[in-house]
Amino acid sequence: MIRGKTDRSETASQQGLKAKRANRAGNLADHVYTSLRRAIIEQALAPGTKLPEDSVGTSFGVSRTVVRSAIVRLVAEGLMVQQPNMRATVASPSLEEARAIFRVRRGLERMVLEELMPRLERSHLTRLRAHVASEEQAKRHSEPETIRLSGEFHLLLAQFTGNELLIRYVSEVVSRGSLILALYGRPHSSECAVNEHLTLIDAMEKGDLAEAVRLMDEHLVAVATRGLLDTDVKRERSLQDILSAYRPAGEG
Amino acid sequence: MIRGKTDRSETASQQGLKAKRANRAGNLADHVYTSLRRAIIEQALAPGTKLPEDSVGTSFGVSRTVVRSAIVRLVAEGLMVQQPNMRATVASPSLEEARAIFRVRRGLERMVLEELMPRLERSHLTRLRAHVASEEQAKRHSEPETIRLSGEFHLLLAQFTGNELLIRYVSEVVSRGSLILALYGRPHSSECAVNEHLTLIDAMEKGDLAEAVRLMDEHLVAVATRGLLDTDVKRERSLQDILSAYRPAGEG
DNA sequence: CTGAAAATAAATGTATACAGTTTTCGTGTT
DNA sequence: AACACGAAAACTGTATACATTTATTTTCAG
Repeated sequence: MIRGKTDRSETASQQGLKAKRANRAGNLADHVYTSLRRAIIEQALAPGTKLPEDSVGTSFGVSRTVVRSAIVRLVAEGLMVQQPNMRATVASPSLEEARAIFRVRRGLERMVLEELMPRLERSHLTRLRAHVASEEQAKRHSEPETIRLSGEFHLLLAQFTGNELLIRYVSEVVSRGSLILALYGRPHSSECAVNEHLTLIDAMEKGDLAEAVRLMDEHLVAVATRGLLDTDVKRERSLQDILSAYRPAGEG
Repeated sequence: MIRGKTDRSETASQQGLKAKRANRAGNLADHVYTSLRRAIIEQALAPGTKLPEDSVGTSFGVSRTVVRSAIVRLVAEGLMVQQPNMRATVASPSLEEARAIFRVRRGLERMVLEELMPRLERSHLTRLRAHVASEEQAKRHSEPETIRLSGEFHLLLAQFTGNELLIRYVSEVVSRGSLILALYGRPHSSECAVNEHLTLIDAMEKGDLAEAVRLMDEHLVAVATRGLLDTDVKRERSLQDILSAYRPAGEG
C-alpha cells in the first residue's frame, strides 16, 4: 500500500499526539518515560510485568519509536530489564541485588547529609517538615501516594545539596527502593517511616551530622529489613487498564 | 516512490549491517553505544563535539534509529547532553559540575573500599598489580591508552566488590572523569597517578581500610586538582575521520 | 490424553519517510 | 562593513514498514 501524504494526520493516535504536543513541545518520549516511571514506583506496574512496546504505545497514543526510547532509559536506570528480542519487563531484583542496592543507597544518603549539613538553611527544615506533614496526611488514605511521598522525602534532601549527579543517583536508588518494597515489603511497611523522618530532621536542626548520619543509616536499614516476609502476589490487571490512569498526567 | 520489498537488501548500509550481525545477534545499538563511549573516554571526541545522528549512522553503517538509542543511553549516563530538536553533543561539564562529580566519586570509591576490604582476596591484589604494570607500560607510548587504563584501575576495584550498582556508578564517574580531564587537564596529568595506585594497593594488602580510604581520597583530590590550568584547545578533525577508528571494534 | 512438531501470532530490530525546527548562508539594506 | 532577513540545508521527532525472532496455539502421532 502506498502511503499518501495526508494519511498519517487522520490516525487516532496522531490526534492524541497533537493534544500532548500542544501542552509541551517535543517530549512525547519524556512523557512516556515519566509516566511509566511513576507507574512502576507507585507499584501499579508490578515487578516482572511485561511491557510490549506496541501495547504501551497504544495506551499512550504514540508509536513504538517513542516507547522504545523511554524503555531504553528505564533500562539504563535499572527500573526495567530487557534481553535481546524479548519484551522488556519491570525489574524484579533478587534479594541479593536488593541488599546491594540498599548498601549503595546508604552510602549515597550519607553523602547527601555530608554535603547538605554545612550549608543547611532554615527554609530547608521548614520544607522538610511540611513534606513530612503531607506524608502523614497521605498515610491514612492512599497507599501508593504514601510510598511515593516517602521516597520523595529523600529526594528532597538530595535536591537541597544542589549536586546534580547526587540527585540523580539518589533518585535512582529511591525508585528502585520502591520497586524492592513492592516485591518484598509488607503492606504497611512505610507507615513507621514517618517518625524516623521527623527525628532525622530534628538531628539536622541541631547541626549534629554524626547523629543525622546514624539516624539515616538506621532508617534505611529499617526500611530495608522491614521487607522480607509476606511475599503476597499481586492480582492481575490488564496493562491497558493500569496505564490508562497515567495517560492524562497533569504534571508541572 | 513505492518501496519494493527487496529494495532494502540492496543498500550498502544493509550489507555492513549483515556483516556485524554475523558476529553477534541483535545489538547494533550496543555496538554504537560502546564505540561512542570509548571514543569519548579516550578523548577522541572532545567535549562539546556535536554528533548528528545521520553522520554517526553513516560512520557505523547503521540507521539513525540505532544511533538514536545509543545517544539516549549516553545522555542518560551524562556523557552527552541534548536539548530538544538540537544535535546531541559530548558533555562539557563546567568546573562547578566537575567538582560536584568528583565529590560523588570520592564517596563512591570509599564505598568500594568499604565493601571490598573485608572480602579482599590475594588474587585481587595480583590482578591490580598486573594492571598497574600495564599502566606503566602504556605510559611511555600512548596517551589515550594511559587515560583509559588509569580509569580502568578504579573500575577493576569496583568490579571486585561484585555490587552491580556500585560498578555502574563508578563506571560512570570514571568515564566522566576522563571527560573532565580532557577539558581541564594538563597533557601529562595522569602520569603521576601510577605511583598513587601502587601505594593504595600496598595499604590494601596491609588490610588498613582507614589508610586505604585516606590514600584513595588523596589520590582523587590530586587527580581532580591536577586539572585546571592549561586549557589548550584541541585541533579540529572531521567526525568521519575520528569515528572510523572505532568502527571495527574487535571487542569480546 | 500426552507430548512433540508445525503453524500462527506477537514482538523486537532496523531502516526509511515526512513534517517541523534549527542552522547556515547568501542577499540586500543602511 | 555590519546587520537584519529570508531561503536553503541540515537535523530532529515521530510514525510506519518489513524481516527476524520468540511465544502461543494447533495438530498429529503414540
